[in-house]
Order: sequence, then structure tokens, then C-alpha cells
Amino acid sequence: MANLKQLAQSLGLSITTVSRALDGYADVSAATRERVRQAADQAGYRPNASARRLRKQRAELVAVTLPSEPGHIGPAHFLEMLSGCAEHLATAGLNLVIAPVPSGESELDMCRRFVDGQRVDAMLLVRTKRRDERVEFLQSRGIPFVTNGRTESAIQHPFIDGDGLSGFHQATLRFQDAGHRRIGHIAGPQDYFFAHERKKGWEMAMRDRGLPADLCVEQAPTEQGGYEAALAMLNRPDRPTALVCATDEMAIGVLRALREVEGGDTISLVGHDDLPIGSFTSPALSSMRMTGGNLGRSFASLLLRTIAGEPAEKLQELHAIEFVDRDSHQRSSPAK
Amino acid sequence: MANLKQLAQSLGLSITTVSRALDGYADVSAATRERVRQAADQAGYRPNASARRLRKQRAELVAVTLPSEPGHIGPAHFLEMLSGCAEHLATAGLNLVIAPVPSGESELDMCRRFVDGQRVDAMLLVRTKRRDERVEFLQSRGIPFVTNGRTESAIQHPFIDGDGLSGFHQATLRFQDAGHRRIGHIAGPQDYFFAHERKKGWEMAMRDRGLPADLCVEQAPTEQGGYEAALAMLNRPDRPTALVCATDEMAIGVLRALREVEGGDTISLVGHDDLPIGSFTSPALSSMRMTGGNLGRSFASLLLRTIAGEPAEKLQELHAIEFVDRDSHQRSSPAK
DNA sequence: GTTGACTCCCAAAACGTTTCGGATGATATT
DNA sequence: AATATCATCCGAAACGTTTTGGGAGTCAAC
Repeated sequence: MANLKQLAQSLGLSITTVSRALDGYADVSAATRERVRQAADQAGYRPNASARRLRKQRAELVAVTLPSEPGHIGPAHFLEMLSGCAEHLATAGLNLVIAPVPSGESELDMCRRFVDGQRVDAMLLVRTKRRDERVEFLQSRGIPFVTNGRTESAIQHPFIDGDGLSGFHQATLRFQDAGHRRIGHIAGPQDYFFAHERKKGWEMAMRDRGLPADLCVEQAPTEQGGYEAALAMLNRPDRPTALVCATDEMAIGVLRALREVEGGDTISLVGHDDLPIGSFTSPALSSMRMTGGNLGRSFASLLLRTIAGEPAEKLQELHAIEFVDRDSHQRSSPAK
Repeated sequence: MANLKQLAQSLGLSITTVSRALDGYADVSAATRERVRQAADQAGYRPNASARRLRKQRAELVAVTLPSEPGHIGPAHFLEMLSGCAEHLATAGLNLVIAPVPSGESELDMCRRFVDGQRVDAMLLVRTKRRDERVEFLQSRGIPFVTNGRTESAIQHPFIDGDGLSGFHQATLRFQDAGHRRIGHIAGPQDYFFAHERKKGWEMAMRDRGLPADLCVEQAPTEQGGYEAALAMLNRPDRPTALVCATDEMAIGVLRALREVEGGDTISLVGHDDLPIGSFTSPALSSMRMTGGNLGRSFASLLLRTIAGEPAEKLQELHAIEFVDRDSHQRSSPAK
């Protein structure tokens, strides 16, 4: 409501002094500072955001791009992560704006809009592709950004990622140790870094034991995708006895397929992401998850540090994957 | 990168003319307009957002408050709704910022921060309570806002809501028509408007047929809450034969309880929200959903219209509820 | 009584845009 | 030939803040 000029006038002080008093500068006497603070409190004064942003040449905003895949925007806990991120950013005076890609516009155009209009101080990119044009653009412009998931970019950039390769490697080995030989992989779209990495982990484990890595179907990372991929795979004569699934959402679709095909209830399954819903499926879904605590907070911290100018090399977090043992990974001993 | 001054200089024009040319005013000749546009395009010029916001006294931002209930932020499709809203707002030059409530701060303080700092042109409130202090505050300040869910506020305000009372009334009647007499309700927290409304619908239907409305347990609107509520209700001697559940998430918890108690597989169940996951549970979850198409887009439209000054009375949408028949609502004929 | 240090305060510029109120010629009207 | 009309353009103010570069006054030291 009120602005600095009015506040200054009512106090018989200059705008400068009021501004500096509120910012706690030492060159205003303690008495005046207190008097100003009281008046500001009482008037409910808050500095006008646009004016400060203009003057300080900072947008006080960070944008997160939302993928526009039809009907699917990311795992169910994604919003929770964003919320944590926004909350932590807010302590530094930054707000988080969500930036879905409008139909008819590319993700690149959207980044451009935000960057060239100086609407943001940094960006958060999710669902990175192996070769990601958003990353290339932001690097060329020198805008700070952090990605959720690595890329194959030649230039380093800050990221947080789970070590999906190791995770899927280990998970596949576990199935092998339990006696499984025909272990299938329900893969996500291979242009996504995470999906490619998880598939490589599975492949590596199969090769480790001299087994063929041929039971693989690629599909959209959704319940429906998992369902369709599983149906396709289970109709093969060399049907797998265990499935390693790129995401929990796909795994939930797989569960449905397992209920529908004969003998499906003997097939073991593990997903990835540890969605809360996993405890409530039937059978309860075994899964994997990234270690490392509050993800949103970590993103916020990385964003703040990259804005502050820390080098990318120090802002890369690769977290180990841990297993979440529930029921679906040991439904029966593998036949033959 | 470039600003108006540089652009004007390089064209040998005044700042005024360049600005007006880009905004398509009629008092700059077609030839100059074209010349300016070309130069602007080529320089990748975008007006500085902060400067425009300051000058136009508009924040070009809308904030949506995120509930801070521990571990739960809303139904799984909530982000999708936000994305649709953000996308539509963007066509009017507005961005959507997400505003989680920091720990130690009330939702009210948060609204205050946004409003008094003139950081937003409007707010979107979700998970409204029957008596909602955020609503009261925004009304007192005269800031445009739209709510997801009605309130009991004496003053009208724009909202979008589903007619939960009718929906739950109808659903309960359907169970009665199928022969059920003991129909329970798994209720959400009653200070939420939607939860209260849904319970009233169930109660009304029970009373319609002279049945007691005593089989009701209130719990957190989460899978866990539904699970616990169901366990409590199923251990009663007068165990229900059918359950009407305030949300799908609670219903998914109920499904788990039904698997764990003896005879649980004969109990019918319906939820509300039509989460995508409902097709993939076992049994597939019958549900209800609000009619009315793209919810996010509707919110955006209401927000724009209330910012434009349309009266609240014209900005209230109460949508009918439709049923989504899958398997869980007819698991067996009711015993006795 | 001059100098220097120190405390407290302020005028003015700057951030980049939009917009108000003309100014300047050229053309049409009387 | 004077006047009105029109098409183009522009200077300057304004939005509300932060920050630069002092200015005035007090006090102590020389």
C-alpha cells in the first residue's frame, strides 16, 4: 500500500534514510532505525517488488520447465519436490514460477522468453534428454541453471541425479542371484538420460553373467506404457521370470498386465522411484529410490550457489540408489 | 540483452517511437514499424519484465498457495491442473508462481507477503476450508482471487467446485438401490469444505431411506488415512457392506485394508477424483469425477476475468459429478 | 583555530519501460 | 493566404527502489 516516499514524508526523513534504515545499514542511528522500523511495521510497508527488481537487475525468480508429454508431467511426488524447492528458495527471496510448454512452442522458445526478457535469475530443468537443447541454449547465454538428471553435454553443468546405472545393475544381479535367468527390462524412452542409463545398468548385469540382453521393450513412462510393454513381453515364448522396470508408474501398469495374463502372478518385479502408492498396490511394489534426503531443498541450494557464481564442477550431486524391499520382487522361485 | 535505448540509437529513432512501433500503435508509420520490428527481432529484443511491471503497476504474476499438510500436497493430478492453468495464463502474459507455506509461517502471512509487496496480480487458493482465513484476508484487501472449492464466506467470491453433495448423495443411493443397507463413509477432515460437503451427501442419502448415518470415520485424506479408517470400521460388529470414500487416495488405502481383513473382498467401494491410477488397482477402482473439461484452463480464465474486474457472482462454477464405473463398486451382492 | 575523524543524514542518478502532451511538417480546406 | 487536419515523431515525466557521493554537524587532537 504505502511506498517509501510516503513513509519518509510521514517520518520527516529522506527516502534514502528510510530505505537504509530498513536495510539495516550502519550509517543510520539506532534511534532512527528503530523509529523507521516501527512506522514501517505499522503501515504494513513492503518494498515494491518490481521496483527493487528493476533497480537491482535481478528478477528474484527461478523458472522450472514442465515437460509437456501428453497426459504426463512426471512422477507423482514431483510437485512435492517443487514445493520443497520453492520453500527453500523463498528464504533467499526467490520465487519459483512453473513454466509449462505451450502447445505450438518448443521448450527452447520458452527458455528464450524467460531468459531474454530477464524474467528469471536461473532455471531448473527436469527430465533431461541425453542431448538437451535447453541445456545448450542456457550454456550459450550464460544463464545459471540446474538440471534434474545428467546430460551428455560436453560442458559441465550443475545437476542432481541418481546413479541409475548402478541401481539397475545391482537390481538385475539380485534377480540373478535369486536364480532368475530370463530377466526382462521395461525401458523408458531412450532419449531421456535416465532411461538410457537404467537400461545400460540392466544390460551390463546381463552381460556380466553371460546372459542375453534381449528381453527389452521400450515404452512411454506411464502406467499405460508399462501395461502395454508388459503385455507385449509376456506373449513371447521366452517370457521372462522377472522384470526390471524403469519407473514405478510403468511397474504399476505391469502389475495390471500380470493380473491379466496366465501365470503372471509368478513373475517378479521391481520399479524405481518409491512412489507412496507402492505400499498400497497388490502385491506391494518393490522399488528403488535415490538416497540423499530432501530433494527440493538440494535443488534450491544448488540454484542459489550457481547464481552466486560457484563453478559447475562443485555443484554436481550423484546419489546412490537404495532398494525398497516390498513384495513384488519375490513372488515365487523362478521356474526351471 | 539489448534494451530500448540501444535499439533506438541504432535505428536513429527515439525510445518512444521504438516502443510504440513494437506495441503496434497507429501513430508510427507502417514503414518504420516494420523496420523497427525487424531490428528488434534480429537483436532478439524482449522488453525488460521488471521495468514494464514497474511502469504498468502490474506484477504479471499469479501465485498459487500449496497446502503444507505433512507429506501431502493434493491429489496426484494437481500438478497437471497447475500446468494447464500456467499455460493458459501465459497467453495473457502472466506467469504462475507456486507458494508453499514455509514452516513457521501461516498461510495468511504468506498471502500478506505476496499481496503487500505487490508481487502478484491475483491468487489461486486450493484446498479451501469452510471458514478460510486466506479468503477473508484477500477480500479485505480487495485482491482478485479464485478458489478451488467453495467456502462459507458471507461475501461472494469466484470459485470452481464440484457438486460433491449431489455426487455423494447419488452414489450412496446407488448402493442402496443395489441392496446395501449398511453403507459406511470414509470422510476427510471436516474443516475442509469439500470433505464436509461429501459427508453431507452421504448422510442425506442415508436419511432419505431412513437408515442410520453412523458408519463414518474421519481421517487424513491420504492412502494411509484411508487404510487406517477402513481397518477401524471393518473391526466393528456392524461392519458395512459398502464404502463411500471421500477421495481416491483414501480409497486406495481402503483397498489395502480390504485385502488384509477377512471377507474384505466382498465389500464394495467407490472413491472420488478419478485418479489415473484407479484403472490399475486391484480391483479397478470405481470413482467419481467433476465434469467440465480442462480444469486448469478454467481456473486461468476465471483468474483473468476477475483481474479484469468482472463481478464474483459471474465467476462461480459448480460442476456436476459423474460416475466412473470400474470394478470396485460391485464386488458381490450385499449379504443378508 | 585549524585539521581530521566520525556520525548521521540527504539529493540525485539510475534501472528500462510506457505514456502524456505536444512539435513538426505536409496536405487539405476555407 | 490563412487555417484546419492529419500523419509521424519525440522529450520528459513517471513507476518505486537502491546506491553513489557527498554535506553538515560534533568532537577530539594538534
